[in-house]
Amino acid sequence: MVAAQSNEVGTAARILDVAEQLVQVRGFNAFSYADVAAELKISKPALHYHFAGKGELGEALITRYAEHFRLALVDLDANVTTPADKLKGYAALYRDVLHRRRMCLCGMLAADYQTLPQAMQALVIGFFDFNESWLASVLDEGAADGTLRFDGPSRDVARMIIGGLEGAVLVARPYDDVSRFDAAAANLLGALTRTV
Amino acid sequence: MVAAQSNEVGTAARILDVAEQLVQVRGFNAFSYADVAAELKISKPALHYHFAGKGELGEALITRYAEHFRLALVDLDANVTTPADKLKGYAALYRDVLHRRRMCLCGMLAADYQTLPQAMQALVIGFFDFNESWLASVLDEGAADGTLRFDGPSRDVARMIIGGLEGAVLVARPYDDVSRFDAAAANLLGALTRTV
DNA sequence: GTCTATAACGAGATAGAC
DNA sequence: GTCTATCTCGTTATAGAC
Repeated sequence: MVAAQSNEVGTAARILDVAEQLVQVRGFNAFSYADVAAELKISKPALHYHFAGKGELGEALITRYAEHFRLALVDLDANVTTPADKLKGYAALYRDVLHRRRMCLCGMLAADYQTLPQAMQALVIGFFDFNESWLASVLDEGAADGTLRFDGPSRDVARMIIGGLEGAVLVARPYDDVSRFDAAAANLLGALTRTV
Repeated sequence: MVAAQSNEVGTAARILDVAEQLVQVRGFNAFSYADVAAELKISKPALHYHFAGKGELGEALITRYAEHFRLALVDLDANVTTPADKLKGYAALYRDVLHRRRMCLCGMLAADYQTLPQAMQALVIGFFDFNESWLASVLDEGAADGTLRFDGPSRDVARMIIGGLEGAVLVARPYDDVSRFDAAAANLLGALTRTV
């Protein structure tokens, strides 16, 4: 795991980069060690040295992705003021994924869910749980200061937002049309900020 | 294609039933002819007799699924009065899919999209286009009679609804929790009917 | 840490008999 | 329409050399 030189991107990280892209584009059951090895011009056993099996590689993918996502939310908390703008920033994370012609890693793995090893399933659930609690906090903040308006528990609205954005990416990607996502996301969040 | 007896469910239809369930649960790249053959206790070449290859089987799956969905919408148009109730009936179609622990066939295939043969891709797009135009009609009707309220083109709201429901199924399924879908769907449609 | 070689298995598909 | 037998290829994974 320790890089030979401090300024070098390790092999493990490069494997994760390639595998992540493949899973987000093709799904967990439609990529192989051979695909990753060919892309990096290394051999398949070299992959097994870094990640014992496809399941372990998948676990590492989710863990890293969730951490990157968490850092993006920390960044939003630190640099964005209003709850409404935090929601817009959150939606922009999904937009960026779609713009790179990918699905959210965990959205893709949610589709593949029934075929995943248990350890991966638990990590996917953990990703959604974390997103839900972050969104619920933002919604509570907006409800408290009156800048956001919604009925029912913030937790349910958070779940609608996650599903709505994951689905917007899911459906927009076949059309290769980011504006399709933008229209759906604007309508989704617009209902929360609409002046009544 | 003609059944030996008129009251018999043909082999082709039984193949489609099993394959449909497998795709909706596992995804297009995580089921095989062997899985279908084992379930029906027939041989793999018997499958190839009815559907030349996996791509052709996939095309038949989408065509039949889209037709069933279309008939369900015709039924809604015939038996449900208000636009708001038509939207509720539409959401119930997704709920039923989730209740059977499946994804929408075309939602799953949207995730698998980049790995599908071209003919299947076109059929998936066609499914979403048809849903969008049906929803837009319902929304226009509701806007005209004042029972539904939304900003912007009905087409964009229709896209939000499709993505929102597909995503609600996508995320709720790992939790095996239909109430998660219900909460998301109620929030999604509630914004359109909320009195302001 | 990376390689060549290979094992063990499952996939999609075909040939040809019945 | 369905079968047995078989082919070819891709997949995950391991053994053992360097």
